[in-house]
Amino acid sequence: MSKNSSLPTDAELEILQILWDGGPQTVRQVWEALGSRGSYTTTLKFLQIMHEKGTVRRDESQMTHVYEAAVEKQESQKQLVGGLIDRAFGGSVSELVLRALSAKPASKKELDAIRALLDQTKNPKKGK
Amino acid sequence: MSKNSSLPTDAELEILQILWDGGPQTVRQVWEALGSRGSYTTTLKFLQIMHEKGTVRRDESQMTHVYEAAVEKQESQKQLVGGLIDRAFGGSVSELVLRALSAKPASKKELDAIRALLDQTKNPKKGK
DNA sequence: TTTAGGCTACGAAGATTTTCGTTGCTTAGT
DNA sequence: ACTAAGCAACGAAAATCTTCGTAGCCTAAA
Repeated sequence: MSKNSSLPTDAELEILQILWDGGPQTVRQVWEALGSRGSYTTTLKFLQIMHEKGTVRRDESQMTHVYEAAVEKQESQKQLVGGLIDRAFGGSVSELVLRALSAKPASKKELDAIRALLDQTKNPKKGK
Repeated sequence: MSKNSSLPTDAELEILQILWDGGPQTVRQVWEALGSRGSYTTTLKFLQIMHEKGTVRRDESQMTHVYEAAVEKQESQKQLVGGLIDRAFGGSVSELVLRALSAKPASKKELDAIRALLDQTKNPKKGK
């Protein structure tokens, strides 16, 4: 039982987003949030798989089960971006930021937010 | 016709990194750069698949083919990070940066590099 | 009580990704 | 010329991921 749970697949991530944003929901609600794409049972299946994997929790006290995310949004995001940094950026955070900005040009507001973030970052490690 | 070439899979990306970093290489060299993980033919197969997809080019003038990346590192990185921003961060660049920093604490040097980057981004239209 | 509708569970097909064994060709060394 | 080593091609198995049909259960309405 390591804490190393494999990363969510694309379809799982899409559902996780819905649960993170909208809180606990029934299968039908999730399916509708998905724009009723695909079959209802497909969504159900994913939720069941995610439940097996421990990615979501569910309340089974009612016949209509209610699902909620069991993994933290922050933690998942961290793992996802961390993986990408390793897998595609040779470990360089600044490279990632560079590409991120070219992929999604940020507004002035966003840029300021990022700056604030940098200033707030505690001196984690001495630059050598 | 969209230019939408599907993103590289994990295994493909790992190989791309090697080619981006080390330039044109033979199958054997790539395989060794991989730490000789898996079978030699597995690496060969990936290179062949990537060749079919147009992800890599190859020089077949010699019996031992030499492969090189056919997609730009920058462009691929951009697509990958752009996808992640949409898929996991609701489109927010600053959220991504926030998580990136928590996943891989940056050195002072890196932080400065990012700041410089931001300043540069601020007035993008101006040539210098 | 019968029936229609909503729900879970199950199984399996399809699609994609990853892995490797085998075959046959080419070349260097004997 | 013969053999051993290295190489590309191929096919297919194995592992995942995605999708959906069907069966069976429960409940409310008629």
